[in-house]
Amino acid sequence: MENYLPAKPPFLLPSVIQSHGWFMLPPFETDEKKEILSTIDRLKTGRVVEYHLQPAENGVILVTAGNLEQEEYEEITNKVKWMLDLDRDFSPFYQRAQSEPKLQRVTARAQGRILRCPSLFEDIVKTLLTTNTLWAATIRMTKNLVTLYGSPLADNPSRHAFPAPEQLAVLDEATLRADARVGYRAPFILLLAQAVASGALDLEALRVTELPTLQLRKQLMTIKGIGPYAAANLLMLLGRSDYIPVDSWALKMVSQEWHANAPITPVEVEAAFARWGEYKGLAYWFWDWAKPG
DNA sequence: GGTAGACCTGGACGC
DNA sequence: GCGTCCAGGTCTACC
Repeated sequence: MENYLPAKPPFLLPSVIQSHGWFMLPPFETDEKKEILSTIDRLKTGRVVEYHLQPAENGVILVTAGNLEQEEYEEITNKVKWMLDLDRDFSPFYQRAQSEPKLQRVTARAQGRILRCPSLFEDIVKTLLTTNTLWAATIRMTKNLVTLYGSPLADNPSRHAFPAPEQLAVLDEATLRADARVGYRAPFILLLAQAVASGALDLEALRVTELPTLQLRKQLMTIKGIGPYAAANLLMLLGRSDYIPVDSWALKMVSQEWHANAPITPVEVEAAFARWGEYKGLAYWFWDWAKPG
């Protein structure tokens, strides 16, 4: 089944896919040109499905297989709208970017949307797996979680969805460490999974909350393992770009751009983009950085 | 509020 | 092949 989902223009699916490294983390998959995105997802009914997103004029074509119930199809559609932020209007950002040479390309490339996972739980766990490690290890840890604990796809059991909170909540720390090789992150993942599975933590509420960004940041940082970098990363995914996810790469690039490669702190990174206000994170994210020296 | 050290893995490097 | 060093954010304890 194929269905066209419109987006608030301008919209280019490849720009969303390549907005950050999420497309490299399973169960996400892309074609060679990174123009088509696929994922495997466990729906509320328990059914595990694969769906594909193909580029279309100012929108995307959602491709599904099998006989889906109406509620299942609606769930997928709503998730795709969320993952690609189809309804969001980025024109205020583009207007401001016009006057900045380092952001000249954002409008033509329709940059601004940042690829999200089908669930905030998946986004948070993956963000946890990016902390204090190299990207190759993030990919490996994610693959381990998906392969070991995710529900298999019915017509191809070698492929899996991302594990649901309740699937991780029943594990123990030693198993997670030994099998998934997530190291000291194991208790953080378990605590999160247990909190979500038990209903103590309502992540869906965080998606739609009207809390001021500062309050939302504080709330995210109450999750064990989520510090300033991870909270800023999650805020970006939640559509709040008032903070910059300052990691070692950010420190390096900002230092190179404005501080002659001298050692700097996160304060200098935030200061470098302070004039962008609520678009600080977007300006940083899509900045046309000079190649690292 | 700021700082130091521990946490854990795997890649790079030297022997 | 083995041992050592290092990178990567967040935590807790301490000042």
